[in-house]
Amino acid sequence: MLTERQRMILNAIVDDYIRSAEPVGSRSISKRGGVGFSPATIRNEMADLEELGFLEQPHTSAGRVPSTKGYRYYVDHLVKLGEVSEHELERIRHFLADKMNQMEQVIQHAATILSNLTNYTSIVLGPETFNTSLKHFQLVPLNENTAVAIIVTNTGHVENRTVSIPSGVDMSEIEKVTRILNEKLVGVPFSRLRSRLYSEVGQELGRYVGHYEEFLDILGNVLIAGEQEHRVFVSGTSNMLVQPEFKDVEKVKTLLELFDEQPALIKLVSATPGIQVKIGSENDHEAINNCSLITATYSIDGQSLGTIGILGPTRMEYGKVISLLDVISKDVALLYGKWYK
Amino acid sequence: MLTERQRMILNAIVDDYIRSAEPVGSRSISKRGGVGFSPATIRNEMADLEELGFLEQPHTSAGRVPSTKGYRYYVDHLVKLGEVSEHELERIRHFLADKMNQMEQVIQHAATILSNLTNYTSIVLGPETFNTSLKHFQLVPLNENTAVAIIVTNTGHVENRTVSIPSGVDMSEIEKVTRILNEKLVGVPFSRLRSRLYSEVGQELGRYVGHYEEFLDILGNVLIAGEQEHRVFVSGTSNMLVQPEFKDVEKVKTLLELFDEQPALIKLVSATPGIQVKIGSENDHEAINNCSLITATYSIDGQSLGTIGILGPTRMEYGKVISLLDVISKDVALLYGKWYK
DNA sequence: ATTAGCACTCTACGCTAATGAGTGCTAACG
DNA sequence: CGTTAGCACTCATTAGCGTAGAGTGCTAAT
Repeated sequence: MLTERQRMILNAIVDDYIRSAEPVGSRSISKRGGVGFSPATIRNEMADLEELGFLEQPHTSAGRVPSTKGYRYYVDHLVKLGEVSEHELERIRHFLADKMNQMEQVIQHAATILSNLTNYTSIVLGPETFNTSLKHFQLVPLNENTAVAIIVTNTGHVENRTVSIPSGVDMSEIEKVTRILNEKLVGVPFSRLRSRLYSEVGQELGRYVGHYEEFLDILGNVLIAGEQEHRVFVSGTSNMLVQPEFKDVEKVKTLLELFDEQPALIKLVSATPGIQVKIGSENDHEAINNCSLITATYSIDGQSLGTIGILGPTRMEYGKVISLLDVISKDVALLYGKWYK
Repeated sequence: MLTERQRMILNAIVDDYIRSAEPVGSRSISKRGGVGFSPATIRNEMADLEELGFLEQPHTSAGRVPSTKGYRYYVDHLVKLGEVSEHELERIRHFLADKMNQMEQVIQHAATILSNLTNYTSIVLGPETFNTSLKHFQLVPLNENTAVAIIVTNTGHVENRTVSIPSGVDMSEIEKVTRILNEKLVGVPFSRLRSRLYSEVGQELGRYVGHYEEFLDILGNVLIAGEQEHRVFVSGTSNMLVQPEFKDVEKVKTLLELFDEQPALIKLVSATPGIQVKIGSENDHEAINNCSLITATYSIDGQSLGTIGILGPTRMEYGKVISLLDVISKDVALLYGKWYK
């Protein structure tokens, strides 16, 4: 579809624009090493590329800027993946290895290091409990009418809820409930937990415990909640602001509003397996229509756990970010794997 | 120190400036209802107030702006606490009551509602485990060499850590450890937990379990970690940006950098009992030298649990915010109290 | 003690002209 | 026929300049 020279020119324009954030003119392309053509020739090609939709002109007498389609072609066919330097690798490993004793910490640290290394904003989605199974259940009474319900998944994730105890239930009954639930439900995937609870556990519970219907409802809610819990972390928000495309406070504002809305964020970065690049208007959310979002899922045993994403201006260092994400998502998966196995 | 008229004028200027964000001139004060003086008289008083350090002039021919000292006087002597309207009260109660089954959720919701009601940014510090005691300890093995250690405090707060199990320790030993720790340590305040662990628990553990020294170290770390965990939530970041003082992206950036740094944030809002107002340069952190921070602690039984803070421009609606904070901190405390008791 | 009047100061805003980067087109070139 | 030099043209950006307006400080009158 594109001639070799057109590809070369498109590549040069995107590279240049990524560096400079300024519309690139024919002259600067021509002066590059390895380009044996005069500005006039480049201009002709640029006019063609614009007609094909790969480039855009902010106004008549400005240079060209890549369009979404242009970036897309660049990402799909032209981009050279960056090498992750020894130094960077070491920083990643060091940072991820340091006193990691809580699931959430890993993913938070990953977010931090990513935003530091790239100078973009990182959005990470904590481990999903979807597709995981129950490892342990515990009810800890705090006083006569309140208890903490704790759920541990087979991936080591812990969820907890405060629940009220139906009046008239005593300590020994709570212990019985705990025991029965562990006997009947450990190892059951969360997706099937609820039906199991009402079918098998229900009767059993009724045999030993009064008020068991109320109890059942409470437990049902707890388990469901455990299933759907998501944790999003955003890191390096301020990095966005050094980009010239955000010199306008209005743009910053819409972006921050997005960051404040967890559900929207979650939807944005929700898992599509592997590494995904969404460029500019390809993004669903209007606030990031001049941003690009690169996401990578991390998984163990082919079971996708969560997502790591980098948000930057469309004019983003795709090669570098993609290779970095690749490394980190694998490292995170490895780390989880170590615990889990 | 100030004459009645000076107080009245200072009050008027601060009120006006809070509304308009623009230097206020003598004329506009004079035209107010209830002020029976001409602009010239006001001007004379304003000159005096400036000399005394309560007002400042951005440039020679502009109106006056309150200085930090001016705001301080306003807050200490002049401000009228706002009434919290029925409608607002209802929103608060509604929002806080809605499906609150996790400690962190309450405080997060409180942050959200606060930033919504005030249009400023809220910073809240989750319940401290300081001063609380151990309610329950649990070790859940995930596989041969990993387990999740779970700590529940008497306030219903749950902490968890992944720990590695020394090799050669089997299931029954883990159960023993769990049992012993619960027997010996439940009810002990976190501050004394560590010494207790090494003194009493150590020997007991040695009697039943091999590798008990390794175990002891691991448990020690877990308990300490539980003691110091802090959770900060920032909500309504974007609200800051509507304020004209943040039309400059640079200022926004320093602010966001602060928000990204949890330790600095924690230090900033850390508990001083009651309601505190820190105005402009009174704040330690440079990034918020033209901001005011109002904090309130929430506590049960006189035991301070955490902090709720509102950050806004120095030109902040002090009266409204203070009364709102008062209401919410009490509501949150009430909510915690309900569970706890 | 208060106020009207007035000269003075400084910012904000709009206008114009100059600058310069970059284009598109045409005609010449190999 | 592809490539390139030359040139007129476009348009954003910037600096310079003058005016309008808001507000002050001072003085003299009430």
